[in-house]
Amino acid sequence: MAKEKKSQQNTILDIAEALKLSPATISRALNNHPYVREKTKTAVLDMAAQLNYRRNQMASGLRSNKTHTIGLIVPRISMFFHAEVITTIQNNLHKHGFNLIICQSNDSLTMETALTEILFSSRVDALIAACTLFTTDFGHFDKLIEDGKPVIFYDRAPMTDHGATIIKGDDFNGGYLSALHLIESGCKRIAHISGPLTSNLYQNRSAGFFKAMETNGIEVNRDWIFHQELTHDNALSAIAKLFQSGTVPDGICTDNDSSAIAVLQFTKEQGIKVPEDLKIVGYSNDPRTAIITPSITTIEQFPKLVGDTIVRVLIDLLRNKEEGISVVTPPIITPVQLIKRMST
Amino acid sequence: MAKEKKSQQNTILDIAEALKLSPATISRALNNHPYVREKTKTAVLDMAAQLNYRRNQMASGLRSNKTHTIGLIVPRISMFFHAEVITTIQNNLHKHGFNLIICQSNDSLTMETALTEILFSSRVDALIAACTLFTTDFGHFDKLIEDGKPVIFYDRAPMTDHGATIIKGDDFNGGYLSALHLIESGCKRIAHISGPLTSNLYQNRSAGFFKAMETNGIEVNRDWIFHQELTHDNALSAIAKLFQSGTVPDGICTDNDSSAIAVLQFTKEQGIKVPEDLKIVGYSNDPRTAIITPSITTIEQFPKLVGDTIVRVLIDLLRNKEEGISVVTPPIITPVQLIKRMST
DNA sequence: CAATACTATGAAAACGTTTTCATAATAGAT
DNA sequence: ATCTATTATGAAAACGTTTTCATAGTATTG
Repeated sequence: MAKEKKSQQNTILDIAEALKLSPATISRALNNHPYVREKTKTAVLDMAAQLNYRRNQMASGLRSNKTHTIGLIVPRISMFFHAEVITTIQNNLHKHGFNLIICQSNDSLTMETALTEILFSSRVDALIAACTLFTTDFGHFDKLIEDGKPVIFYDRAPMTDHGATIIKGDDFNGGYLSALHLIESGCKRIAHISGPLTSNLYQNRSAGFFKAMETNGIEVNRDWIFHQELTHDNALSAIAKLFQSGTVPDGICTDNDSSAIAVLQFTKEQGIKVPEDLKIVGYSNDPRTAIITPSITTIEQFPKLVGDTIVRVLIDLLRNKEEGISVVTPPIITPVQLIKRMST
Repeated sequence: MAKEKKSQQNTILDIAEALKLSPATISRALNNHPYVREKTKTAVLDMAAQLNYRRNQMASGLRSNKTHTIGLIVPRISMFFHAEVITTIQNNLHKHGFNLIICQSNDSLTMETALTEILFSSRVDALIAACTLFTTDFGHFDKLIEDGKPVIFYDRAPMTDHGATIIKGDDFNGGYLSALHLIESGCKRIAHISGPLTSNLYQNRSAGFFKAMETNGIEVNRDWIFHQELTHDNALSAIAKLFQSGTVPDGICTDNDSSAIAVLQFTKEQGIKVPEDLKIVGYSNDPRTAIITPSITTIEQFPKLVGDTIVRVLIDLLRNKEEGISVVTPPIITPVQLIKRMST
């Protein structure tokens, strides 16, 4: 009479039984442990394949305290830059045998804190995060770090790593390049629609902007510098304000593409000619900037490169951790590039 | 001499010890088991909070065979429709205490199969999938279904549920509405750029298109019906072909917005006036259709509604499963709506 | 008041791995 | 040949829960 199997899934014990070996040896063989004969190893691997064995992640994780799962928190997956980064991260991690739990904070600090908590209690092996624009206190990530889990911040990162690795774009250069481009295109009266200064993203872009202005002896009109959440509506009200005074700008840097698009729409409604009367530069190379008329000059951030870098660093960190080495990786700055289009 | 604690994390045993109760009772209290006194329950909950207890998902999952994790497979998270659906799903699931593992198939059947396998072996409690356009055999999902895990297909779904629940947009109506709109706008020579007929998405949209044409006595020119992957380049070559023959169309339905945008770009290059010479309808209400000039008439698919529906159904399925009821939910069709813009 | 049903709890097994410890087998050194 | 070091394996404990089974206490019924 055949044995009644309750579960469909074959376990390590089934392999052990089939090969007349102990479960310990099977486990070792599957994990490529050095102290197991090549012959046994292949036998185990073959049998595992034959029995269609799949490791039970939960049992494995419970014992070894590893989940093979990485947590990711982004403000919004629908943002083009993040969507590209996520895709790259996922594809790469997949190759290394890791799962990815993707979470969205919707740019809410409360949500971000809650998600961090959830991911922590889900025992992710590491956390990758692009923070909220309003995250100035990074205390909610400490738990992970204290627990020895690698934490990588990208795009929106704290000023100082407190045990985390930082990978961010060259925002200073981005701000510099876009202002410089306007200056070189002959603009004299340049405005800047930037994001909240709570984020060093915009601190750096602003610094780059100022640097370009200063170096080229262009005066900065303080009323033309906006620091506000970079929404479509905010950009509209900013541009409206800019154009209701006597002297109007002839060039405008925006720190995201949605704002650039809003500005462009305003000019269409008001009959302002772009690029003749006003030149516009965006930020991020959102696909919309390429298809709008006129197409918008913007800053490319190379999301694929960012994603690749993140995974490379992460795998290194995990490997180092495995071997007891705990090196704090210095911040990595990824390049940016100006994409010239019809708006300038 | 104080006891040395190895792990930072408090477990159920710590609560048990603190309250002089057994771990069993703690577990029951935490899971809101009926056979535990209200007094004990609150005492446990209080102590849990005080000790900052977090359930170990892996231990819990190992024993109960539940992960509180849902798998999601989409072709591409960067597609606007999917990004919106995902966001909604995630926010809703989060409220119900579920994690979400988001995976991208990149519209590759091989990838989709691999991901399904991974999610299965990660023991997700359920799977939500928007399939590849080329998924005609849904066998790789059978494992999950046989294992009793709820499977929900949305957007791109098989014709017949084999134990899975289907939630999809009203594609027939979408195709019908867009063709009807062109007809009512006076178009006589209408082309259709549709997707591969391996997906019933496009079968249905085409059927709707034909219905509208037939009902209104407009003849269909078979050379003007394209079934191909809906990429930018494919759309360009299709429109080029349409405009190199003697009689040219005066209206064109496209089954996604990228194609509509490609068509619009072609018309700009060729000096064809939209909407005067050619009217264009897209599909999905991608944000780009609203900002391009002229803005493109398209079909709204209500991604938020789709996401809400998915989660509602999923929670129902899981609850039913809990109670041993196994009802197969009939397919759900979500509405679509024509958004009129400047291209028609 | 006895018999029964229900409520509330504890002891211990179970989930499927990994890992520690012990030990057998083999190889290398004397 | 004997001793030591290395390689290869097994037995059993451990991870932190949930769940089954047993049982004590309490309420309900006849």
